[in-house]
Amino acid sequence: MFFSKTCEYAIRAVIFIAQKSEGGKKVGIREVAAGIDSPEHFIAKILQDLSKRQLIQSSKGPNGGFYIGDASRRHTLADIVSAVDGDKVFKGCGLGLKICSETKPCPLHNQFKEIRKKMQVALQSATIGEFNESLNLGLSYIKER
Amino acid sequence: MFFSKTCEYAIRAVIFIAQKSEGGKKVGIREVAAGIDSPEHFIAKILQDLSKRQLIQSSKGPNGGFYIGDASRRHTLADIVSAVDGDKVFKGCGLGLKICSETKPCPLHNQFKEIRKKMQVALQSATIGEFNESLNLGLSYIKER
DNA sequence: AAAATAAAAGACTAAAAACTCTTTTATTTC
DNA sequence: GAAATAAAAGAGTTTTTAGTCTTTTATTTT
Repeated sequence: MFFSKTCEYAIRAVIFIAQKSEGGKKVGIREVAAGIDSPEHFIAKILQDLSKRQLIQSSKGPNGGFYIGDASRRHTLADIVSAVDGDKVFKGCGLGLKICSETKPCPLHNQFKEIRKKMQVALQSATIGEFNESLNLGLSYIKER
Repeated sequence: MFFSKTCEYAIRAVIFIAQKSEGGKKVGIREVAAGIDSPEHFIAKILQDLSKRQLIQSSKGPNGGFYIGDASRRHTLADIVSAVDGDKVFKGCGLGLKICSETKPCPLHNQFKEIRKKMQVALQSATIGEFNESLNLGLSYIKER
């Protein structure tokens, strides 16, 4: 709707991993998939990509898994979204016009400008690390049940 | 991004037809496709559907075509979007969670609530008819070139 | 009534997104 | 150094969305 399915899973996974790996622990792919209700092999692909892009970390072998180091913890969700879906949610025209600008705006240009701005603020205002706090306090959830 | 391609074309087409059919005239499918830069056969399908749903009108035969009557002119873009994409853009969770509510919110719930609200206001605040005025005044555009 | 016009309907194909399965590579533990 | 573990890589399949082509039906004009 706002994001691709891939991106939704990515966001949920990153928040999940950040929370689970707070004390330096690592999380296996199976645990991530179960923890965010996503298809296992699909989220594996997504995490591989995020790992390549240094947005999360991983290590192979026994006791290996995914984790998020201190540096990556300072990233925002906007970084994740940009990496997965590109910047269309921050920039693209709401009506899909290639040319849509201040000087040649679509009929919804001004309204969408505000919506995109709000989106950007929402995704940039808090770091990955900060999201954990609300999860830890039981103020928000990333799993259905 | 926010809407499906089908929905983007639908919105553009409805605005276009509303403008072109202001004086009781009708617009052929070819003119619509050219006017909003969309594939001809594809927009034909979309308009068929909108016509069935009474969001636009059509008539066959010579001098036939699509038009928007006075009653339909009072619809808003929200009606078009709901008809084509359903209400996910107004209701669904930003992270794709099936269960996401005030009592069990996702980490972005409150921010997205505002964004969806803004979206709804943007699409509901002006009727199809009202959009024409800004087009007629050259204040907005629905075509690239 | 025949010819012309234009949308409706139906049956497709193409491309993208979502998802799965198998094999390989790196790392650790015994 | 062999066995076990876990991610990386690669090569698929399935489903959905986007887009095309052909035939039919309704209406109008001559």
